[in-house]
Amino acid sequence: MPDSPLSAARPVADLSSALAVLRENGGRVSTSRRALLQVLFDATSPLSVEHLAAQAVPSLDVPSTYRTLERLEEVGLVRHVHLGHGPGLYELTHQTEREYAWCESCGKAASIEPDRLDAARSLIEQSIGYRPRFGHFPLVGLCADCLSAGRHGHHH
Amino acid sequence: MPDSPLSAARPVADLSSALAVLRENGGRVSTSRRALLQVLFDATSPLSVEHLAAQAVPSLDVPSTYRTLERLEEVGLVRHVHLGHGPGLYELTHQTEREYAWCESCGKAASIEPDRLDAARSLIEQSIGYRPRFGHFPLVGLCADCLSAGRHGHHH
DNA sequence: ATACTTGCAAATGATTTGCCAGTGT
DNA sequence: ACACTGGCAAATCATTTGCAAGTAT
Repeated sequence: MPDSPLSAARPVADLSSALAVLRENGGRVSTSRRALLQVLFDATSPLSVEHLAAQAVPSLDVPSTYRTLERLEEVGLVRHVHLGHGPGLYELTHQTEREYAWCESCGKAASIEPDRLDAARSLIEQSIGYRPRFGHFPLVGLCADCLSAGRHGHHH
Repeated sequence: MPDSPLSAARPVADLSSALAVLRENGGRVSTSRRALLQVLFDATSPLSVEHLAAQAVPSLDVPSTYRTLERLEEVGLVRHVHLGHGPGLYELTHQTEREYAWCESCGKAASIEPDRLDAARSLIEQSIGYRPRFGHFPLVGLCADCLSAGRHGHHH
């Protein structure tokens, strides 16, 4: 899997700014790239390569989609997360680096509101020496529903 | 990948108690199982299937090792963690469920001291509604070394 | 015209499955 | 004996790589 942006995140507001960023970085604007970005702009949650390839252009195949997304990550337009065991999920970069929490019992994902984690983050850094970052791998645990239902199983 | 114990953790002190647990649960004691458990007892950190197969019995192959470890997980003797992108890593279960922190920049893993996380765990549960559990997937972030060196890259 | 992109086939790495021969109880 | 285990081949899933043909600039 292509892993992590090779440059800083470059959040943009719409398709044409995205294409501009792409061009500025020496990338070419093709039908597949335009379509892929459009699907990402329409999406409300991160999507798998399989899904993206299918939605963007019928003829677009999975290997090419990986390569294109890798390119879009390089220029900072796109990033991806690993929620549980499934395939990586891609999304546009956001102004504030988005972080996720994922329930290992039911598989439900939630995006964490930026500042909600600040206090805990410092506390953790002080106590164990690691500064948590849940952007590429999520914070894993049990969601409120599973907690109250006493579900502790593993999501498959 | 076989995922998560199908029954509660069953920590044991030595090889013969492990074999007893195995027998109690209808499992048979074979050379490979004894050897695999022995390697796990000697290990100081979680090991990959590839490594385990090689160490235990020269003739033991990888698929059989997956099946055996799956069986050992079912009876609660073994568990596995996913640190970053590599293969799953197996270890014996411990009295107190072990949790890990993993640095996404250098790949360094640390096991978290049981109570060190308590305060932060409650804080997180209150603020985002998820109770963190870093036993199967680790807490991911930047370790002290990478923080002070300003390394923010991704481990591959 | 040239370099970047894409489609398709094939390779890779991790893990799983089928099947039959071998062995613990 | 019988059911559980192990070895080996082959399948599956996610992702990567090679290469020749197609296209944006």
